[in-house]
Amino acid sequence: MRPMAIVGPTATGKSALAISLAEELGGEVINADAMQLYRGMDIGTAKVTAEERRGVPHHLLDVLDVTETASVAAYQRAARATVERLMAAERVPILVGGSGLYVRAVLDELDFPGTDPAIRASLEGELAEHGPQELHKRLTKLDPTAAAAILPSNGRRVVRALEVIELTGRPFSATMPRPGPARYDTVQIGLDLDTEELDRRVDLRVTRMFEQGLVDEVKTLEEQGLRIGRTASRALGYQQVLDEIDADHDMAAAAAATAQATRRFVRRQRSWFRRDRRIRWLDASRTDLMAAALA
RNA sequence: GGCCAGGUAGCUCAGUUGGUAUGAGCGACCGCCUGAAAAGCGGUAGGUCGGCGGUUCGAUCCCGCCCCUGGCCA
Repeated sequence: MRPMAIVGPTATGKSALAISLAEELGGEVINADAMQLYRGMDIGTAKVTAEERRGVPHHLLDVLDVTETASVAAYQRAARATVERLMAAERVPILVGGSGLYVRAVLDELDFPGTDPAIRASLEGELAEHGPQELHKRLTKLDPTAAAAILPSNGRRVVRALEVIELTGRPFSATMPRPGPARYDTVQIGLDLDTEELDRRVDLRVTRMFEQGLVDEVKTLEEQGLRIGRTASRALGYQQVLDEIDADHDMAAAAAATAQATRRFVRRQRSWFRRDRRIRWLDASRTDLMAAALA
């Protein structure tokens, strides 16, 4: 039983391909998209509808409340458990999503040192007060290797390094999880498109999202605490609508900003996935996509 | 038509008391990425300083004319 993974930038048709493959292979879909974890974030994350799923079971969709903070480690535990359960049941796990780190966390032997809310909060307080350079200086004393690898301007990573050091009593560079060997014998398919074509699709998709009621979806979620959600409030589209609610209510501007941010996101996704040589890339526009994916 | 303000990087704007623009933020391009990852961070490219003349050794900066934008007045 070999699991499959469908990865690549957003708006290339990963979800649809995964469903077709699941039907063909007797598989089930496991979401690997950080934002589709959230309940109620449907339009803006282009979550597949019940009809589109055509009866194929989907896992790890709608498992978080908008106020909860997503975390790779928690996702890793849940996703691996699902993969293993499916394999035991002779069902092909099909991991689908554009969150590169999430995919990697499931498929490779990656281990994350723990976390501690109190330590984290205290470090973040310092970060807010003194800025990243100060914390980076401390990291240089505690763990020169890690300090050299982390830019002084990257407050987030400096905080995490210091957190791990405090938590484990060991240098971050020593405990830093390295991508190990593959955990499962996974077939990884990457879907991509010509940049111009993809940018057009992104624009179209964003336009549709706003037509389909993204603004109302955001307002509903806002009442459910979207704004205090550390990760959910940052999702593409949601963030931009929230900003416009605070500004001029110019939703055409929010749509334009969303499309632009999504285009940049696509570039980042590519640069993440590109370096994994195990991925077999397919042009998403080819008509024999299914056959090619199965080949 | 008159008066005022303004025309500097793709966008919004700093700046240069005349001596090759340390320009900034955003965007674009490229990349990094290990418990927020649709997040976070970095690098690079990009300007005949609205146009034409004049003054000057030298003008984006001074002078003249013209064009464009915004505002006020008629």
